[in-house]
Amino acid sequence: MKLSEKKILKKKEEILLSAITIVNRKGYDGATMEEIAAELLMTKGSLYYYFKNKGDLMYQCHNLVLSQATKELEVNLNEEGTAEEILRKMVVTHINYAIEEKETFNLIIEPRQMFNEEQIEPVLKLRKHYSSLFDNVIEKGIATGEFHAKEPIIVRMIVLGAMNWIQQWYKPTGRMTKEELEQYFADYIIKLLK
Amino acid sequence: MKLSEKKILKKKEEILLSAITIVNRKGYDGATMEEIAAELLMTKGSLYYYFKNKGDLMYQCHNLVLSQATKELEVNLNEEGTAEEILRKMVVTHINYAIEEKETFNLIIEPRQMFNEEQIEPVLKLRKHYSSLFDNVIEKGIATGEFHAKEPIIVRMIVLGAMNWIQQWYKPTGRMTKEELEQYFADYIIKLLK
Amino acid sequence: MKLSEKKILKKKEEILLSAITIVNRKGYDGATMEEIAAELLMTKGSLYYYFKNKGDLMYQCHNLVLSQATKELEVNLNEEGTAEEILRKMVVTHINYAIEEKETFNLIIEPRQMFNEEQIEPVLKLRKHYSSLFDNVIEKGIATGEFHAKEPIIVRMIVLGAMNWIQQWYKPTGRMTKEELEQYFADYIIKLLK
Amino acid sequence: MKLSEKKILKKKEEILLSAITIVNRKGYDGATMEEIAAELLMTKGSLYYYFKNKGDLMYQCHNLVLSQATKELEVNLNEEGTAEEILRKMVVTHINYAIEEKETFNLIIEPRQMFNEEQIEPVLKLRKHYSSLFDNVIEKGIATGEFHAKEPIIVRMIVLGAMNWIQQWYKPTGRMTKEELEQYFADYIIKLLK
DNA sequence: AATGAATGAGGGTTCATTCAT
DNA sequence: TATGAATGAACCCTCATTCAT
Repeated sequence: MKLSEKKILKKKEEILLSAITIVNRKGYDGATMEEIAAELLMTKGSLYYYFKNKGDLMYQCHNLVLSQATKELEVNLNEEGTAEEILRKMVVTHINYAIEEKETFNLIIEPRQMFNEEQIEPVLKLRKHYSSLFDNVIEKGIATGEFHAKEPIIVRMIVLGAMNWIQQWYKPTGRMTKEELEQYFADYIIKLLK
Repeated sequence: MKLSEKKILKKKEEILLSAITIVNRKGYDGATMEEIAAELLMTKGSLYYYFKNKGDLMYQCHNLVLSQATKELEVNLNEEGTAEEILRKMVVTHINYAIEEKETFNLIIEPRQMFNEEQIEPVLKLRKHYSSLFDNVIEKGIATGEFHAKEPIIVRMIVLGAMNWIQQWYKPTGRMTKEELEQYFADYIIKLLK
Repeated sequence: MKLSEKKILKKKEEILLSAITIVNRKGYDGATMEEIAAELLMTKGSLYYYFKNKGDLMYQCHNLVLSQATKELEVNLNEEGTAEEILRKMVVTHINYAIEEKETFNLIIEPRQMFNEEQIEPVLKLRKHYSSLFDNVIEKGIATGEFHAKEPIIVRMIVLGAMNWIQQWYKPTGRMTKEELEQYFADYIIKLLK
Repeated sequence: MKLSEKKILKKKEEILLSAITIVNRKGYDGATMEEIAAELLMTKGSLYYYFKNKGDLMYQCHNLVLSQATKELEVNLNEEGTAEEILRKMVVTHINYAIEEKETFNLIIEPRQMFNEEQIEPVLKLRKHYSSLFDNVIEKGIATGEFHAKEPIIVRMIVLGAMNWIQQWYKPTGRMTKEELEQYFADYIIKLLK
């Protein structure tokens, strides 16, 4: 890769990070190209040098966040430990993303509404892969006898839904710390699987 | 109430139902006044005879759906039966709304992003009330010894989150029928509370 | 004239008075048919039974106020007294209208901008007639030797302009009472003519 | 100041001049953004690159004209000569604006009706300053003994009103030339002050 | 690689006007 | 006579997008 290409990639990421910030605050529709550019002391015209259009930028925001979360989850999965220990780590990872990256990590957003035809497939694939990591650990637990589940898929959906929902009501100033919350969630999730 | 007022109320509801359809399909931002009006063979100007502005209309869509769901839940709560029986009914009610009224029932939508200052308070109040109905049944079960929960609030959040999440992946053509799904969900939720 | 016609005329005047109030407060463009009707506990549709359209209503507002002022001025003119005494009375009359009926009496409003082709002629005629009443008294004074003026028309314009301007800065709570103001104005106007 | 800033300022002024033309012809309410843009062979969207909204543009039209007139008046004031000579020049300046810039120079327009809260204060300040320049010359004349006035403020108001009124009836094709008119007006105004 | 400037489509909103009842 | 309801044209404004420089 040439130096100039590297530079472009770096700039792209800068823009993405800025865009993610704005989108987390204002939502996909509420975020404007102008505002995203302003955050970086650029003009909106320049964004089009790096991204084809707004849809593309939004898509890559979602992708970046989701990919990062996926990577962390994969790290969790490959660490030593019982299925329960791994699952607990994954819960912490997911909840952190759900809280810190609100909108861009928001898996509830209807992709067919937000993204165009080319983008839908990769998004769905990524989401499916992300979900499957939870399936992995559940299956592993079942295999080792740690977990029991009549319908593991349903359990995974309950787990994901419950965790995504946190962003709706979590407040840093609330009664519980994030850590306590994660603890409780993990406990209940394990309970579902025992 | 005068006849004319009844008529206007009826028309308002007609519009709301139409708007709810559109919003469920396209989201709050994606829905246009023009499209909503067209669905009713009206012109968008006419909508302003019944609603102050788009924000007002969107707000009332959300309110209507949420109020209806609340009413059904309250009926469930007042019926005879054990806490478990009641909770199972409530789960069915909620899941039905989550699936059928996707966007307008979407409790995840950030109200501070979508609604204006006057609207936020009633929305939050309504949502809080809705959630509290689940608290009621959980507490009732704990009182009768049917349920056990160290942190009932957390359980309620897990329950709500899990159910709201369904709209994300449920497909009528899927492997399970809606009824089976409801059954499984209820089972797992009860398990959390035993 | 039939009774029903009389009734219509009476209602028309009611509407006009209401409209005049609104227009004085909000200006011709700022006044809406809805607001005018609301003041009378009517609906805007009803206004069209009495007036062809908004332009017509606005036109008649202006006409009514101007005609009333004209009548009062004519009364002044026909009273006994020296030209100076008459002119002083007319100044009082005019200033009262300028202050109390702000917008509708506003002779500065460009008629070609506000009124349509049919309306312009009568408006201009009325305004011209109104102005001529001041010419009358000035000429009368010149004839009796009370007044002197090289260009009586110019004087009349100065007089009218000065008086119309009052509405711009007059405040009921100001340093001078309306009566003092009228006194001073009259003094200076007489001075112009001596 | 950077070159780009200069350029933008120049364009802004171009737009303002165009807008002033339209407003003088159609009034503030009658002027549309579309028409203003069309005059410059632009699209209305482009206007929003230079002005926040229509209110802002209208406000700046008024401001520009009033500021220019103020500057000219100040030049008049600082020239050599007796108070009478200065006042005569000022009368000429004012009458020219009143005739040439009709609507935008129209000091009669009720600011509270036309402008928003932020704009009102500067407008009133500017108008007050403009008026005060006439006070200055009157006071100067009184100080030197050239003029006499029991209530100089009233005189100033008569003067301003009389001059603003001109735009109402002046026609280039009339009996008198603009110059004769200015001459007569000045004569009468001086007479008021002697 | 970035920008300034312009565009144009589209959306929300207002409001005078109409018309059946 | 009066109204309720609907219309549609006109307007302001936003914003993603383009393109010459």
